[in-house]
This record gives sequence, C-alpha cells and structure tokens, in this order.
Amino acid sequence: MGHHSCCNQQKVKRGLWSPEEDEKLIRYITTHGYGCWSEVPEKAGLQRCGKSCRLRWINYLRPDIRRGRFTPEEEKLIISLHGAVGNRWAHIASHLPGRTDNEIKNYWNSWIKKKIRKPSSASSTNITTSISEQNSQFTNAQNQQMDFLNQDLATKRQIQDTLFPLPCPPFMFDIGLALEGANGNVDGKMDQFLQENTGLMNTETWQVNQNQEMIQPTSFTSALDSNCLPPLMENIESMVPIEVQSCSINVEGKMTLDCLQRNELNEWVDIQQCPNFYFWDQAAGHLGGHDIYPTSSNMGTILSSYPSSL
DNA sequence: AAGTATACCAACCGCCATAAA
DNA sequence: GTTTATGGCGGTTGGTATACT
Repeated sequence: MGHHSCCNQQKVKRGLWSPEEDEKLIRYITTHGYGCWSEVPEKAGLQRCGKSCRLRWINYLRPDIRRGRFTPEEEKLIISLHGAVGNRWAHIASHLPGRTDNEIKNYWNSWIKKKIRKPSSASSTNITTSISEQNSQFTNAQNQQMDFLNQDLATKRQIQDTLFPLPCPPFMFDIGLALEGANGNVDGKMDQFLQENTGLMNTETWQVNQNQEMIQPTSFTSALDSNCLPPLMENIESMVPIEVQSCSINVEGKMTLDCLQRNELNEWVDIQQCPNFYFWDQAAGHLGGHDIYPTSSNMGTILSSYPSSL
C-alpha cells in the first residue's frame, strides 16, 4: 500500500538531487531526448522514478530555464495574470518564458504571505475602504470566481449577487463579443454595444463627489436597475471584476476605463493607480498589450491589472 | 554563542485527463 | 466499454538557510 504507481519499484531515491544525478540526467536527455519519462531513469542509470526525472528536468535542468529574481515586469505580469485566472500556475508560467509554474507558485505564496502579514498600506482611499467594508464577508474571490465558471447561466446571476453585493454591481463584459463584426468601425460598435447593453454613452462618466458618493449617469443607473448588467456572463473565465467609473473611446478606437477593482486581498482599489489594461488575445492565447487597441481580429476579454504599488 | 522561529523553495503527493492496451 | 499507464497540474511538505532573541 501507499506507494505511488510510478514509484513502486524498490530502491527509488527521493529528496534533493545530487550533482552526479543531475549530470546523468542532463547527459541522457541531451543525447537521447525524452520520449517516455518512465523509461528515462533506467536508461540514464538513475535510481529515480520517471516522474521525479521529469520534474527535475522541467523545473531545473532544461537549458532554457530562467533563474534568479523576478524582474518588476515579470512581477506585474504575474500579479495581473493571477488576478485574471487565479492559481492556474502553469497557465501563468506560459506567459513568462523560462519560468516554471513551480517557481511562480513559490513566489506567489511567499509574496502573498508577506502581504497578509503586513496588510493594507496606504493605497486605499476612503472610497475603496468603505466599499471594502460593505463586502467584508467576501473572503475567497478566486475560488468563488472559479466556481462561477462551472455554473449554468441561470444561476450565475444569483451567484454574482452573492459575490458582489454592491450598491453598484461590477461591470464586466467580453469585449470580443462586444466588438464582433466591428470591421474597423470600432468606435461606433463599442458605442452601440454600450448603448444597447448598459444605456451608457461612451462619453458619459461616473464621478465621485466630495462625500465620496458615486454619481452615475441616469442612463447607467437605469441600466443597472433593469438588471441588464453584466450582459455577457457566459465568457467570464479570463475576467476580473471591475467597477467602471468612467469610460471613453478616442478617435483611434482606444478605450479608457477608470475603475475600481479588487486586489488580491479582495479590497477595492483605485485602478487609476495602475492604468494598464491588459487585453487577452483569445486567438493567439496570450496577452495582447497594456493598452487597448481594439481590432476586429484580436478582440478578447478585458483584463485589468493590479496597482503597481502593491 | 546558542537556541529558536521564520522564510524559502525543491520536491513530493494525490488527483485528473488522456491515451494505450 | 474497461483497465492501466503516463504526463500534467496544483496543493503541500520538510529540509536548509537566514533572521531573530
């Protein structure tokens, strides 16, 4: 009982790899490649299970591995992607060449521990704090967001209300669908989309008055009241909830959203501190860029990044 | 200086999806 | 259709280095 199926031979070694073992594995893989990991240990003369060899090679020995501290750019990307997809480490790692899921996971776990131990530095305004307090029962955004994926559409709205018990629900949409068939007329299509689904003109804005109350355009308020937001919840996978304060599209078709969103501690933060919006290119399967330059071919899901101050 | 607590991270474990038998 | 083998993934652990008292 007890032994893992791939390691049920006796005499398998475990624990840290010695330099000699590394050398054997490197020599074998570089000359023969790896067709089947379960055959590697025997052929390479190693007392390990195939799974252990695979892990060692992928996470440490393969030649294109990147080691050392994460750059600020890498950190930002990790934080953004984690905000979008949660603990899907392999997915996140696929956007950081040479980095492994294990490394990113380790980084995140130690990083998040630091943040929890030394919580909430100055970045919250009174506004975000008060909203955060209203939602203090919101304790596990990532898990709940992932659970959300598995629900049928009929119950999504209900779950959404549990997830985001705000006076103003977050505004989420799939810009790929929003701009479907835009064919260059991005500005007009987005305008139409916003008008149809939210009643919000793209030049209208939300504002915050001196009492830190949100002031909405009448059209947006009525859209919220009529329960039509968010309009396109089927494709929520790569989204993070944001609360739109203003929305505008300039003549080049570049959209700007000023928002609040949740950080990794589930606090609402002012996204203006980090104005980058990432754009998920669904066709290519990677992030498209920091600013939104909508084209009919690369439209995907809006992502937003966490403030760089975190 | 010595003992203890904490941080880090490589490696392991169990689960799952897929492919082969 | 069922069973078995394998690779991939995310959660977790435990050994070691570092910080703290």
